[in-house]
Amino acid sequence: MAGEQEKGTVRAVERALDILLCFAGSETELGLSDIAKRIGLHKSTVHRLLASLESKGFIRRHPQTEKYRLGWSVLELVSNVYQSDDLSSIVSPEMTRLRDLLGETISLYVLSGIERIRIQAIESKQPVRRVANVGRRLPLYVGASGKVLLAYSSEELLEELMTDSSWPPELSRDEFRHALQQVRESGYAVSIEEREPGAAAVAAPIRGRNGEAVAALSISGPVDRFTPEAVERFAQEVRKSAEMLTKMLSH
Amino acid sequence: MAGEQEKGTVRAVERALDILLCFAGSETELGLSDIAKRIGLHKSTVHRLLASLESKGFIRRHPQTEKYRLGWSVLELVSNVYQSDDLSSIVSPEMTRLRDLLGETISLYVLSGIERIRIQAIESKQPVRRVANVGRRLPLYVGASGKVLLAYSSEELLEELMTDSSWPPELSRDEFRHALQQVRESGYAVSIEEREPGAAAVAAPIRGRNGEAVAALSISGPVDRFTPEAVERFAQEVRKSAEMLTKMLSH
DNA sequence: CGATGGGTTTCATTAGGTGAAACCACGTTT
DNA sequence: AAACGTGGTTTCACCTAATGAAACCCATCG
Repeated sequence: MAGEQEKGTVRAVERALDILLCFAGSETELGLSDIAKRIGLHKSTVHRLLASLESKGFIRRHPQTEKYRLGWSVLELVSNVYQSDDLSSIVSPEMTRLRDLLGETISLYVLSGIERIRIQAIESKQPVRRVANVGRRLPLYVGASGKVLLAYSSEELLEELMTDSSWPPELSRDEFRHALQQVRESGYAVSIEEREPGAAAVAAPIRGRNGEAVAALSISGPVDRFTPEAVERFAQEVRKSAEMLTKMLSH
Repeated sequence: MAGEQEKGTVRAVERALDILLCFAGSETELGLSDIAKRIGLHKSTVHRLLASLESKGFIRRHPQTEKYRLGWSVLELVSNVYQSDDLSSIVSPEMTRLRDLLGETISLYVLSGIERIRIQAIESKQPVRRVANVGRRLPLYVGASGKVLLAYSSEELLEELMTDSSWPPELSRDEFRHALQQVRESGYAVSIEEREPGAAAVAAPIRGRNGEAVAALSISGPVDRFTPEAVERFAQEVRKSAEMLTKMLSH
C-alpha cells in the first residue's frame, strides 16, 4: 500500500523511496511483480520507478536471477551518515569501553517517528552473544530502550503511539504508563525476554538540553547472563555512562 | 547540474536521488540553496524534493543548524546491502586472513559506471595505516585497482573512459593501454604514490565465469612499507587469494 | 496447446511537478 | 531607520511528465 502523500512533497519520489524501503528488512532480492504487489502500484509504474533507482545506482539487477537488489549508491552514503551524526561519534568510544567492562553487546537507539532505530552497536566478544544489526527498526512499546525513549519524551508521542493501530491490544495503557513512571524514578529500564525469548536488556537515557531523550544507551545479551546481580551492576554502569554522555552533549 | 534523463525513468525521482548523492562525499550538512545550486534546479523544486526525502526518513534537519543531513533510513538499508551481496560475504573472511598475514589494509573494489567503489575494507592494525572508507568512489584511470578492473573488462568500457571528459589530458592513452597489457601478463597491478602521495597499493582481479573482473582485491599502506621485496610478497599473496576466490565464485 | 507469471513497451489522459514570483525572517550594511 | 542580501516557505498558472491500462514478449508448466 503506497503511503499517504504529505503536503508539499512529490508523490513520485515518495513512491520510489517506498520501493527502496522494501529492501529495509530481510528481503535481499525482489522481482518487479513482488514490489508492485507490496506497494500497490501498477507494474508499469513500478518498472519506471525501478529504472530510475537503477539509473542512479540505488538498485541493481542480479546477473543470474535478474531480480532487483540494493545498489552501491547506498554504500556511498553510509559513511556519511555516521560522519554527520554528532551523537554516535561522541558516544562510540564510551560504548566500546562499556562493552569491554561488562562483556555484553552495547547498542544505541534513537527515535524515528513512533519507532526506534538502532544506530550504533558494539557487539560482545563472547561466543554466545547478542547480535545487533545497525539500522534495525523496532517498536517503542516493547523492550528496555523503547521504554526509556518514551519515558523521556513528550506526552504527544506517547498518545500518538497508544492510538496507533500497531499498539498491541493486550497491552494495558495504564500499566504501560505506570512502567514509564518507574523508569523515570529509577533512571533506567529492564527488559527480560520481553521483546524476544532468551534475550534481556538494560537501558538508560542520554538526554538533551531540554531534558528529553536524545538516545537510549542499552546493554543486551542472553537472558541467563542477566542475573539480578548482573542487572543491578549493568544498570549502575549504563546509567552512569548515560549521565556522563548527557553532560558531554550539553557543551 | 541535474543529469540527463534516461528513457523509461521518472525525472522527479532522478532529481531527488541526485539530491541524496550530494551527501555521498564529505559534505555532511547542506542548506536548501547549496543543494539547489549544486544540481541546478529552482529552489522551490528542491524544497519539495527535500520534503519528500524527509517524509521517508532519508533526509533530516539538524535541530540547531536547521540544515539538511542524511536520515536514518539510509542506515536501515545498509545491512541489507551486504546481505544481498554474495561477493562480499564470500570474500570477507579471506580479506581478514590477508590483513592478518600481511599486516596491511585490504580493500575490495567493484566497477560502477566508469568508476570504482570500495565496497569492503579490512583495515591494518598498525598505528600508521591506510584508512579505507567503504562506499568511496574513485577513478579507474589511476591506482592499482582501477587498472586491474580495466585490464579485465570490456574494450567498450576502456573506450568510454578514455573519451570521457574526466580523462586527464596529460595521461597518454597508448601508455595506459600498454600498462593494462602488463597487468594482464603479470596478473596484478602496482601503484606507488600514483593516486595519493605517501600511499601505495597492489591489486589483483577476482574474475567471473566469463573471465572478466568481478572485483579487484587490493592491499594498500604507507609507501615506505612497500619495498620491492614487500611488493613482491604482497603480489604473490593477493594474486593467490584472488585466484582462489575466482574459483570459489564459479561454483 | 493454453494458462500463468514475470517483465517490457506503447498510448491516451490528466493532474501532478515545475519555475517564477511573492513572501517571511534574520542579519548586515549604509 | 531603511535597504539589502541570504536562506527558506508558500502560492499559482501552466503544460508536460507521470500514470494506469492494455498489449506484447518470453519462459515455464500442466
